Amino acid sequence: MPELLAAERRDLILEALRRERKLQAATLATRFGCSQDTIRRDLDQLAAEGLVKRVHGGALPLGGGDAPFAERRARQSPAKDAVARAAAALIPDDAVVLLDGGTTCLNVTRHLPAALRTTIFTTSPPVAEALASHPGVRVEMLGGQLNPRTLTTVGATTVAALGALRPDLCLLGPCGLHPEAGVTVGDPDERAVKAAMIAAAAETVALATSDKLGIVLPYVVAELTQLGRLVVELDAADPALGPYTDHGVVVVAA
Amino acid sequence: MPELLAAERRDLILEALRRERKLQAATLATRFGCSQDTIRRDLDQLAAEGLVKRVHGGALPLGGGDAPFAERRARQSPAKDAVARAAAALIPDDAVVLLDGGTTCLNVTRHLPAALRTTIFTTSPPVAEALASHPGVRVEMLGGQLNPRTLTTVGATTVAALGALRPDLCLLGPCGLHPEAGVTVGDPDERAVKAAMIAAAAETVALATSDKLGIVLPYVVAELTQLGRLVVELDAADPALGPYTDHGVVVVAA
DNA sequence: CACAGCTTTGCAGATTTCTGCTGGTTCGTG
DNA sequence: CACGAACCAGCAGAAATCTGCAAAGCTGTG
Repeated sequence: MPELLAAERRDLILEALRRERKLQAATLATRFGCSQDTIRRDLDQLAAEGLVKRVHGGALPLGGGDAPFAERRARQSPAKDAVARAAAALIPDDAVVLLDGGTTCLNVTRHLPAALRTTIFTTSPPVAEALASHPGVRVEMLGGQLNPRTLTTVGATTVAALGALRPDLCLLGPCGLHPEAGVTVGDPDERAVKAAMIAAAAETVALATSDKLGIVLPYVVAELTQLGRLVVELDAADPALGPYTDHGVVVVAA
Repeated sequence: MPELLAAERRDLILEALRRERKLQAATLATRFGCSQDTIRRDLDQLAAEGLVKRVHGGALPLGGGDAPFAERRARQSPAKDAVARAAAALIPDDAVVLLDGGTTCLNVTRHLPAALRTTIFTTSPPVAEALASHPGVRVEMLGGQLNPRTLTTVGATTVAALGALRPDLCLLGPCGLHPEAGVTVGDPDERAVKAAMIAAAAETVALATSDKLGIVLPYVVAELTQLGRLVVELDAADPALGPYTDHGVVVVAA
């Protein structure tokens, strides 16, 4: 076991926190083979830097348990709402559509025209639930293991089910978009599912607020050229969109 | 076993409050596997921080906002709640469990002990969503067409997925129970799925309030003899249960 | 090389926090 | 009014934390 530098250990602590969403001082001490005092001092320092939330017994991620908070905030964000509304208008009648998870896609369900008749496949239980009240939409839930963080199904089952589909359209939700790196996400399971969605669909439309542009996350889903359209709340002539139109992506201004 | 950090528990309480619009101290105690005093102190502290409104017996959200969905779910009868609580206690550690849809099964998710480690398959998006916040439960969503009335997946996809499973236990939700007619439901698609669930599971436990007893619906799911246990809110000696125990069903009084 | 200055780490003892329990009191309901 | 449930106060044990201190390692200087 190589000696751990202090800074290195703190990096590992942050990484573990991202992965496990909860850290106990005692657990970390045995894991790193040092005393609890050392861990405690690390956590204090990380808390002072504003990177973790220090609590009695260990540390928690900053956001704590406010996933619903984020959801509510999303509902109030005019940008996300505009993107969702514009994306909902892209769904044609009598189509078969893949709808991703995430707050933006959930908002899409609220903006669907009442007269719309279509079939929507989704990996997201909240999206499926929201669609159930729409009389003209046939909802198909894609099974698989539930990722508790994103509330979407992932894994081999989900990917296999997507392999048997050829939907007309895929509305892709939360992911980073970058001119060079392309479409990226922060979770390997999510990556596999989103890649399968894009591969299956005749056309893929990415839904993104402008803060997703220029973002690179660890797992690459697809090249930009695989995106047909991009819905953002910016004006279509916005210079920030140039690199994307250069790759052939059609920008839909929300 | 990831022991629950105090601050983490308070985060979860806040999250649960946002989702359920009402919290009972006793319920939370069983859910988190701690004493009611601990919960009470948590609620007191959260109230002192101005995050919840403390009331006799539990806590309420501050503004008293109303979500029709949550309201309907919160309007649960004591009988259904008792049945759900008793059913939750039947789930052993390290089991693979099928959990049906419906309000009673949804309530089961709220009564799962915090320390439970298990895998739960479900056809119900609301159930899957509710289980996502449980740290020890691996959630598997069974895909298929969504029945908008029951909010469960049905159809060939669902039945096929069930054919590849051999779960230890199946908790069966809403259906009519009759000594002669057996287990019945009102929808042919539901019938096929529930029959597949019973056929797959090593044991099936029916969850029912007493108003479901003696009810016959058009589609027959199974004979009474295929039920291992029946959870009802009646006393086990209640004469209304005689016809069921005669068929070998073990009655669990809630 | 010696040595002071600094950081990091571990340890010991005092202190605080958390938690469950007990016994008595209050609240809500029939 | 009676009863059970919920609440409160206080206590004790366990765990986590805080405080001070000393040992060990690294760094730069004379």
